[in-house]
Amino acid sequence: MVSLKDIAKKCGVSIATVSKALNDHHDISDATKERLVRAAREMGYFPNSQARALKTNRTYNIGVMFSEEEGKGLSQEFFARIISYFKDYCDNLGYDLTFVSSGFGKQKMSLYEHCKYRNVDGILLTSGDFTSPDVFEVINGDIPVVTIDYIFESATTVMSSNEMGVEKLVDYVIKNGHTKIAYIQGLYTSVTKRRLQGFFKGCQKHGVEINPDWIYKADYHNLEKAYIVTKQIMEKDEKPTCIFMPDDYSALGGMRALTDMGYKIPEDVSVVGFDGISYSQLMNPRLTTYAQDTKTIGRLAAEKLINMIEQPETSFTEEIVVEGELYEGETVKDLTK
Amino acid sequence: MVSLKDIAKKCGVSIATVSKALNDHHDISDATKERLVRAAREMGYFPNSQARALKTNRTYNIGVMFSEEEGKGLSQEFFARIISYFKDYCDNLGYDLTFVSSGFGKQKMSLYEHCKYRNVDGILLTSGDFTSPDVFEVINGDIPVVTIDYIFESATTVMSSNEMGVEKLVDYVIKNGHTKIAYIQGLYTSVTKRRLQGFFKGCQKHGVEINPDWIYKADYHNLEKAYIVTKQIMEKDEKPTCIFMPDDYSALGGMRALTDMGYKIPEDVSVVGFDGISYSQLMNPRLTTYAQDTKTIGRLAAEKLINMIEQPETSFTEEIVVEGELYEGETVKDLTK
DNA sequence: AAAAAATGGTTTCGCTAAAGGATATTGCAA
DNA sequence: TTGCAATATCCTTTAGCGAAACCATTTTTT
Repeated sequence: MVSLKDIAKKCGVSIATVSKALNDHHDISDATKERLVRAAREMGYFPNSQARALKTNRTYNIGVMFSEEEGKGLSQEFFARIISYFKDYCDNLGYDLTFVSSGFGKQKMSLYEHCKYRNVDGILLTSGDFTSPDVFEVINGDIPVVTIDYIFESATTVMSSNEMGVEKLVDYVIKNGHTKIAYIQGLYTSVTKRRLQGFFKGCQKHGVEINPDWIYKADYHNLEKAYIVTKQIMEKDEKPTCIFMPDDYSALGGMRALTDMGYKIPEDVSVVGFDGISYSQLMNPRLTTYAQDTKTIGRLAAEKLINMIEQPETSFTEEIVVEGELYEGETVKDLTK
Repeated sequence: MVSLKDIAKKCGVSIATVSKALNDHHDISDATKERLVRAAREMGYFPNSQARALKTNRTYNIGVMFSEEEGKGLSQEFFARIISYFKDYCDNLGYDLTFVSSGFGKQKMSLYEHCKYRNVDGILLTSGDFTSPDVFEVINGDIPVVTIDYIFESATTVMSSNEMGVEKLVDYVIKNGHTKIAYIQGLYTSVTKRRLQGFFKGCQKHGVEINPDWIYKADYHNLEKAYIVTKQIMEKDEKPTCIFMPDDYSALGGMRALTDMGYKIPEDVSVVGFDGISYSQLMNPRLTTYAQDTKTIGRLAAEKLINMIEQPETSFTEEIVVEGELYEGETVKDLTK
């Protein structure tokens, strides 16, 4: 591997001069700069990121955490997309992405220890168990953190307009004549809370009564759970005409339950999801859902995190809300006709 | 950040001694070792991976490349799963995963330059354009490489038993009485070729005639393309009773085309996919397909790559074939009844 | 002659490999 | 048993890895 030293020797200048030339310092003549830059290129020089990091204490590396549970995390389209867009932005600015996790290596480092070991400049927390002590340690550490879809006092969060999203879905559903609406929520988090608020707000706005018996708890991205809960709902005496699912993936479970019970969608029961994963628009019938803008979420998360890294003094923790879009599918029946 | 120096000072020994104690060298007394290890823990010491890498020329970092095209790469369940399992294995051995890509940073490094810059110990090539010069450069470089689902002379490949997989599907379909079978293949690669061989072999085995007009070219993971090609197939005079899709995702496009044309699946036309993504078993009807064993593929890729890194002398390039499993869904009609 | 511009020398980041040195332990012939 | 070399044990010193910051020096410009 060719180093600054080699270039210096070949060109008869000092190492310091080469370093300056390649890093575009001002106190170097244009002539030498050009000569050295050319030599570097010809010799196939590439900086050694480790050496640079050691000296500057900046790795240009961002740690990304996502859930390691099977079927969650990366293989969940929503997060995969966000990370993908996040990466695009980082790529351009020369930041690399490294997966960080709990229990890393033979020493079984904690998440934070792992980050410290790799000296990441910043951390993105996507899916995963945000209530774990490991995450807590990271949040309280001194590395800039951005979270997706989970609110902490001391970290910046990027999330969809959950409240408004659900409200829009409620608007749509009520406009289609539904008044008996069941709501299945994901595990209780700040996000779930907001969505539920959106649900209440939407219903109240239109004077639709909310039946507390029809607010159910399930889980995110959990087919089986949605299946079971949906069955429970439809086994009661008074049945809703429309069911809100925690997310699109769960919706599949819920819909399967309905079909298994002999209900036709949307003729007998209407269904709405949340997320806008690609399959929701490919299935038959197409799912009515609120599509989260993963591209913007990913981009803003990267923008914000890099800003926190590069201009710590001008940045502050905040909640960034990204608007999504209502996808009008075929799973909500128009009862007004 | 506490360093070896700090520990050395506090404990009144040399830096080298601390290093040895923490790295379990033999020429250190048990007493001092224990004392130093404890001190390190108490002081919250963590090694600086950059400094270590600089000295040892080993980063314990593996570069992962996947396609950056929208909708491909990470957000494709098949690859996301493989990477996820690959990561699990690496985690345990203390290897980190860093995404590498072409056009990285302000200098727009090539893929190989990017890897060199980060000094990755090894590279995993998953999806992506394997025919690009950038990949070629990596393949010809001096960093160990493992590819998924693409064969190079000079790299180890881990892939499904494509030939046998398709053959099994053919067996199944023919057993169900089909003889007029159309086959849509993905873009031409060594993998496509093997699958096609499996198709031929399967048909010949059962004495089923292959109609060359029914071998179509499309693309992997491309709904629109599958949609169009499926329509073309069904617009001909002589129509097949069963269609092989390039992959499960494409199958969705193909099936949508069939439904749009008024065909019922499987009553009018049978369909089989390839991959075994989760949706394939959630959709209605469930897709008959060949499920690739992503867990084993990911694990073997990691095992092999790390072996190439740690024991370069005992490792050689090879093709590792992983068996999958036929999922009997509901998209193939039994014509024998 | 003073100021500005260009270049160089040296140290440092944190770590480890290799060689070197001090002390204790053993081997073994006298 | 004694004496002294051989050996083992444990630790220190030295020497970088590659890049960049800092300060010093030389050269050029005004």
